[in-house]
Amino acid sequence: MPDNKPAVPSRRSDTTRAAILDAARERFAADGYERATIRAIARDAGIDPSMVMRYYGSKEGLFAAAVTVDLKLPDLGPLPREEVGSALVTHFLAMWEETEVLTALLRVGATSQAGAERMQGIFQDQLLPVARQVCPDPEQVPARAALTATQLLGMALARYVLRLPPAVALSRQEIVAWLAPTVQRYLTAPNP
Amino acid sequence: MPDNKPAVPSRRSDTTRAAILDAARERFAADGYERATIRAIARDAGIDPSMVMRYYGSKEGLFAAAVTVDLKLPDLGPLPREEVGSALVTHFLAMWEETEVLTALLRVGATSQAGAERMQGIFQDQLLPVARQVCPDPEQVPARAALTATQLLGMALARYVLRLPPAVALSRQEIVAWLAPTVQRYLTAPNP
DNA sequence: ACCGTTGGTCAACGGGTGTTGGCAAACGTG
DNA sequence: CACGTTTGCCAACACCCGTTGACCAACGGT
Repeated sequence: MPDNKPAVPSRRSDTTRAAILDAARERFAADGYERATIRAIARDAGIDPSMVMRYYGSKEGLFAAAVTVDLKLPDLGPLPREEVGSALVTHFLAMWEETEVLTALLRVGATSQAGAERMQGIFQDQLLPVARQVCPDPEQVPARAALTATQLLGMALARYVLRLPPAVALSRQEIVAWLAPTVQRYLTAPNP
Repeated sequence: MPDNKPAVPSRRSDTTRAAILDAARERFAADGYERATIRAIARDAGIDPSMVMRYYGSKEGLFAAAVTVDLKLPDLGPLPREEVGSALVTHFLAMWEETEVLTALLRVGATSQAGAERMQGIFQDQLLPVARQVCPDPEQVPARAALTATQLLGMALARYVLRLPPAVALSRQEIVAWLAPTVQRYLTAPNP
């Protein structure tokens, strides 16, 4: 046995594994869960479909391994209250444009129950804590975080998935300028 | 030939055709395009899968026939300017909850290119004209309508497709109270 | 009462899918 | 060098899909 520690075995096949994950992310983002076939992913990665099964067990296992999301949400604590909206929107836009994982997740979340549950988990584990930092009333944190999610996900849906032309045409600055006050209000404004 | 006019032939099979369309809408809304199989739809409708082919030609033809969307958007002309936001949000919520077609369309729009184009068409043909009625600057109508779409679709996504628990828990009145000012601002407020 | 038209079923085809097991080669230690 | 392990390919399985064509039964106008 080369290393007694099971952590990070550093196998010789790591490059292949990574190629599979890359191809899987791309296909899941472009085609959604059903249309992204293991055969196509293997072809993109330049290996045999059976390798995918050996390394990731099943198509579901591959999806779980390929689509892991860390939103890297910033710490809103030290920020002035009136800047949390624009900070969040700016960060979200950057994340959506620098990785295709989020598009893949949204596509799959819209079609399969398992995908929807995955998004619920991300919402709960990553967005809720941030909302807790800036929400005045702890009781209202879930509702306000959910409202924030509707606006952020709605923009992602229109711009990166449906590709509504006017939503694509907007510049990042315009989007921040329009959405930041909305998010700001959902998180910090008193009840309407 | 019973009637010389080809319009509304009123065939004997109309009840079967309607049953197929009903089952198709339900399956497309619940499962998305790929997982909604013709066989399952036919089983729901209580007939043979081949009938679906005879009446609608193909799976795509069935989808086109089953998912036709008329948002029935109200005429915003006579309305006071400050009420257009709440009128739109209220109307959208009612539409989403009274028919499953919109959920089906959103699910399919998120997965297939054809579905996305269908939604683009609905946006352009149905939402844009309404926005034109209330937007101050004609130049900005597409952008403002798109912003409105992001918020409305985002709520539909979170509430009816992803089913984020806090989004489901919100009452209709709460949703209107929170979203109406957002939509109002996107459509009528001066540039930020 | 005939007979073309329509509504409906049945069985099958061709193709693509996820998944499996066997086998050959390359590798990395003893 | 020898040998267990890893990496990879190949061929196949079982299943489900959309789609097709042959066939039967009920209708309805003349």
